[in-house]
Amino acid sequence: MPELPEVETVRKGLEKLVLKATIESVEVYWDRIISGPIETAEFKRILMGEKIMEFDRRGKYIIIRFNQWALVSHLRMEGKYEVEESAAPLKKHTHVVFHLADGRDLRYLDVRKFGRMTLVPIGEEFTATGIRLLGPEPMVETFDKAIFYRTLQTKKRAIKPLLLDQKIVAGLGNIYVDEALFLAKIHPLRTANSLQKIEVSKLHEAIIKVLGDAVEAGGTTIRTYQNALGEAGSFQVNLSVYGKKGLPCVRCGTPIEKIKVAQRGTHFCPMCQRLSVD
DNA sequence: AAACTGACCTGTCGGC
DNA sequence: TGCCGACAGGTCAGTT
Repeated sequence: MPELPEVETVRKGLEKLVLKATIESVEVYWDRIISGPIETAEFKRILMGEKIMEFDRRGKYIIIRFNQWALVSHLRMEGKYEVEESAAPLKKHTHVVFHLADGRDLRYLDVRKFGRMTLVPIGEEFTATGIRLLGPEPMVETFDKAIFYRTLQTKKRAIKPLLLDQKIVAGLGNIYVDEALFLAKIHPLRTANSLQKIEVSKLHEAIIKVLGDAVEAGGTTIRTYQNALGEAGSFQVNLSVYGKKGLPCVRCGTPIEKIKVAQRGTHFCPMCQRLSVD
């Protein structure tokens, strides 16, 4: 489900529902969800009695801080959290259950089992996990346009797979890359080093706008799940190209095309986003 | 070093 | 109806 805006929405939801809650015990039903040097038995033992002090986020990672420990959680494709009464029956695909002292559970569900959570001593959450490899957060204050331009100049790859690389800028995924490239009028197959300064500038602004607007709207839901945190979903972002194959471009009316780029479904307007000037 | 390729998983959808 | 391949919002290890 999640790119940065969806993860941020989940973070807010968790904060609202279970901040300051105390974990009484933990059940793990699929071992590989728990990753890193601390394995499952130790994971369960450590978290017993811990109080949730803070929900943070970096890129697509959620960071749950306790007093001495931090739990770094990545939802990958379909991970989600739910809060339920402990008595409620477990749904299919429930892999980790945190029993809270107040009679509720915080539950982690993940159909494809791609998600991971890693427990680290507090202070090591930015260094002992994949977070250490992340590029800047996509905000005006943190995402430097000149550095972005210089980085792109050194890369020969197509721009789309490059933007999916979290080392360049953190938080974009398949939906918002397509949306940002559309907004900046750049074809997904353009090589990074072929982009003019003005184009990189537009792309930089588009990335910040697309993700910022989506955070404000509470994320996007493509497939519909019910009950999951972060999918309160009264408002949704308006997507321009993602999932719009064959529909008229909102700018020029030309049918949106879908191609495959770096193994990923890729949507664009063939009129607004030209590969070459002809 | 940069850049592809499969692997990790389960469910759904479209075509024959 | 049933089967079978393609596809799904993401990384990561292994290879050229």
